[in-house]
Amino acid sequence: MNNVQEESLRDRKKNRRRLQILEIARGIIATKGLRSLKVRDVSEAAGCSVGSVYNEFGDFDGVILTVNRETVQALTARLRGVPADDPVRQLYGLAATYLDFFAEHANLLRSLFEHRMEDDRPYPDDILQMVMDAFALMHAPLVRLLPDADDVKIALLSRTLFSAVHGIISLGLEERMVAVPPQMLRQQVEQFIDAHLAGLGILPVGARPSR
Amino acid sequence: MNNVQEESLRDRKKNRRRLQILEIARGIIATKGLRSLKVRDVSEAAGCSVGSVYNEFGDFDGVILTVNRETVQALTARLRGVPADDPVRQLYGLAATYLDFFAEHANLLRSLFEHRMEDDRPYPDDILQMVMDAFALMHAPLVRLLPDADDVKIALLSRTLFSAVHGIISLGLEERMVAVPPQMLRQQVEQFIDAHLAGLGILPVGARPSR
DNA sequence: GTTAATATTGAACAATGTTCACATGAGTAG
DNA sequence: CTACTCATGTGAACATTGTTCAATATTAAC
Repeated sequence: MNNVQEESLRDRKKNRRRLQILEIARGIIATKGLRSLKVRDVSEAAGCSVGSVYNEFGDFDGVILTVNRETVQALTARLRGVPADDPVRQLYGLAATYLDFFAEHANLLRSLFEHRMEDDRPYPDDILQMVMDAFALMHAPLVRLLPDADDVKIALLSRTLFSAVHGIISLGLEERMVAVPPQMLRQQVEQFIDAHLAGLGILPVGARPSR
Repeated sequence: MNNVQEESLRDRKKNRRRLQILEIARGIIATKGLRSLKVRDVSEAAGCSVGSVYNEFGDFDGVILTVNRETVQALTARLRGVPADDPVRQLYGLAATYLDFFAEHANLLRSLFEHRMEDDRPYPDDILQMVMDAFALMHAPLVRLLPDADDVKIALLSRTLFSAVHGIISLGLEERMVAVPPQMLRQQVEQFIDAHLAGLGILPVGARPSR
């Protein structure tokens, strides 16, 4: 089984189309929301038939889920780019980066968190796992800040703290509700983390002795 | 204009049907999720035609929004039932009650927070206002705990804190994700509030001097 | 170039939201 | 009680949108 062969013409066309469909679907979700995503709109914009979309993604949920998968991947990449020099600053940075990413891609994030499968089909495990992994990115800095704590507890704390930040941001950016001004939201998130770290017995970054 | 007249037969039938439709829709959402709600299922279960549903609610979103409105009303009633004797206990109670209510009516809460309107029609203001009012229920106890703080800041803090609790609970109960065991979730929420109150300079309930 | 394998098409189908001309039945006047 | 009026209910027809699949076109293999 020699799979090292160069990409065939077919594969190249297939790949290009696949990327094109995803790009178009992502654009529609991002600008007009998940509920405005229609198969025919996508296929027409991609210059192919509806059947091709189904050949490539199985069903329409497949398109949405692939977009969602890429959203959480992009989010994770951004979060991984947060400097890990100082653990407290890293926690602030993770929250601020999540806020920025959410503000830039609100509808994509909503698609990730709000999309439900038809009937009782399960949501793909790999996406769920990636979301959990992203939310676990607070684990490392928390371990450094609470060296004596149980690792399992830190894992739970990481998820809880990130979930809390998610709640503040997702409702704060909910334009349906009386939206909090972005700058004020940023400040609210900061104050929130401030208070919570203080409650955990961690000094704020300004007051901590430098290494 | 004498509107004090007794209810006509017509009105009684209309009201009964309206309630019946809502009850059926709520049941479907609660048990099978918003995405499984279909006009024909509702009208057949209610023993009427699809047209009647439209006469009564304008469009199908009208049914969903009415169910959502009643959900937030029920939630608010439950939250208002939390004893206001001790402000710290009240905060714990609000969070615990929210957790219980969410666990009991997960799909109804998801319908409330995740439903999006078609096109760009706005979400009804009164529902948004009721949600905000519910989230403002932490305001009173926080005022008692932080008597020197600015009232506007407390209002923001109330929303932020409740949003954080909402995030922890809604993701914690997300059966799509690796669900946190309910009992552990309860504990997590408590510890979260503990830490946060401590960070705000408020002593936990056990350590506070009783009046 | 011929053939086999594969991908693409788009018309037809299925599921579901929405409308509306007509039928029904409750109120009302005589 | 009957006849008339009009709000209300009806459900077939329509509109939109997801899905399928037999026919067609394209690529790969020889």
